[in-house]
Amino acid sequence: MSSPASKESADTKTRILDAAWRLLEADAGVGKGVRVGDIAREAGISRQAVYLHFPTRAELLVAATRHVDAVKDVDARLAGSRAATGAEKLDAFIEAWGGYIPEIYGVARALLAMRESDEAAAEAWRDRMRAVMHGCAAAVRELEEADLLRPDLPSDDASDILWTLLSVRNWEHLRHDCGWSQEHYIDGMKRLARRALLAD
Amino acid sequence: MSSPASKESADTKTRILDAAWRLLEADAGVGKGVRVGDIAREAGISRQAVYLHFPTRAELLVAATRHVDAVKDVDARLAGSRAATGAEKLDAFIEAWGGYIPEIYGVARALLAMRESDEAAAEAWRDRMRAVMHGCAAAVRELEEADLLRPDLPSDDASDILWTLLSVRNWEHLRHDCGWSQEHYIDGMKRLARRALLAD
DNA sequence: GGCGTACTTTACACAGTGTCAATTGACATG
DNA sequence: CATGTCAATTGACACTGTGTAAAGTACGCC
Repeated sequence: MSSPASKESADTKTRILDAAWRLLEADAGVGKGVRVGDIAREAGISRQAVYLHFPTRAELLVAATRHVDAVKDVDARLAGSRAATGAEKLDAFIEAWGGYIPEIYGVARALLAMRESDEAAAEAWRDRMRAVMHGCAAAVRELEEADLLRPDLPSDDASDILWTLLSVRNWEHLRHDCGWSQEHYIDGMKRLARRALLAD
Repeated sequence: MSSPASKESADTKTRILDAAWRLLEADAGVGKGVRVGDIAREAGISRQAVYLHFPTRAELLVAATRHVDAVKDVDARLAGSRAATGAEKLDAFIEAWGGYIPEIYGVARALLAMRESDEAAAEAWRDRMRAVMHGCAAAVRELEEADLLRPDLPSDDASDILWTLLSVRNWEHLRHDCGWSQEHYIDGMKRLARRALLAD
């Protein structure tokens, strides 16, 4: 905002985040690991300069995640499913979130890996997932109010199940290990969720 | 086999694997990471001695996984579900595998993490998962032959879905992030799988 | 001119993995 | 008893990657 020209070189901080994003995205398949030095080189600055902007690698990755979320605007996209009602809301939510996963997969993967060892990364991930959880809970509440939810399924369990089904890990597994296409994933997940949650 | 007394100290190799197992199990919640030196100390030998038996940390962990599998005898337990037929087979399989996950979780978690960077670990995991995949496919085939499978669900998709539902990551998510008990997990998973796969 | 800010270069501490070489102790076999 | 061998030990070291620290450079601005 306060920066003067921003003709070609954006804020250095932003350049670093974009560089990290690019590398993480490219690395998504190859688990070779993105180093701080790699990010610096990609951003066209020295490794040390990175540390002028981010205290640790973990915090850089967390910031990169937030950056991607901001640019891609998850919230707006998830909010898009708000309008729908009843079973359509479930479909809309799955479409919104399921369509979003591939766009953040690179960064998400890095955060997921980092989470094992770094508490800040773990918290950032939990925070990010909380948003999805709320979306799931909202969709389930909608079903419940429309009396569409299976009567023998407590709504807490229903939210948990939906949340689980829609995990990034499940997307990864179906897309990569089972060889499903993105369309197949969305379609299969919609059917699966309906079967899992809706009364007959 | 050829060792003489084996009075109190087993084969050093085995002692190392047991030590790794113990530490991995203990670490399962705390993602602090188990180092080669830790394993050596736990086994009561020097760090270098570990390298006399295993070329790298990754191969040690892979061997530890196989060791646990051998001791706990997964195959026998999964085979236990072979006897059942129809929908009971599905339940039996979920009970067998779902009950097995907590016993191997520590080691599995380490392998899962290692997989990101080490190809040997990745392959070991794929190999391990292939067994589960076959179990899923067998259960689905059983359902298909008993005409219990949903008619609109291709059996390949059915196997993939069951395989996905029963992933270690989903167990982890439901147990840890959603706070489900092991019983709740088994029970919920059985219902979920039936809803997902069986015709009405 | 003088000042501050952003960045650079170089150097280094630290942790963890993996390698190497010299040494010890036990034990078997001539 | 001497010898060889095997398992393990000790200590040193190379390498990689993270993070810290310090001194120097370039640029805009008052």
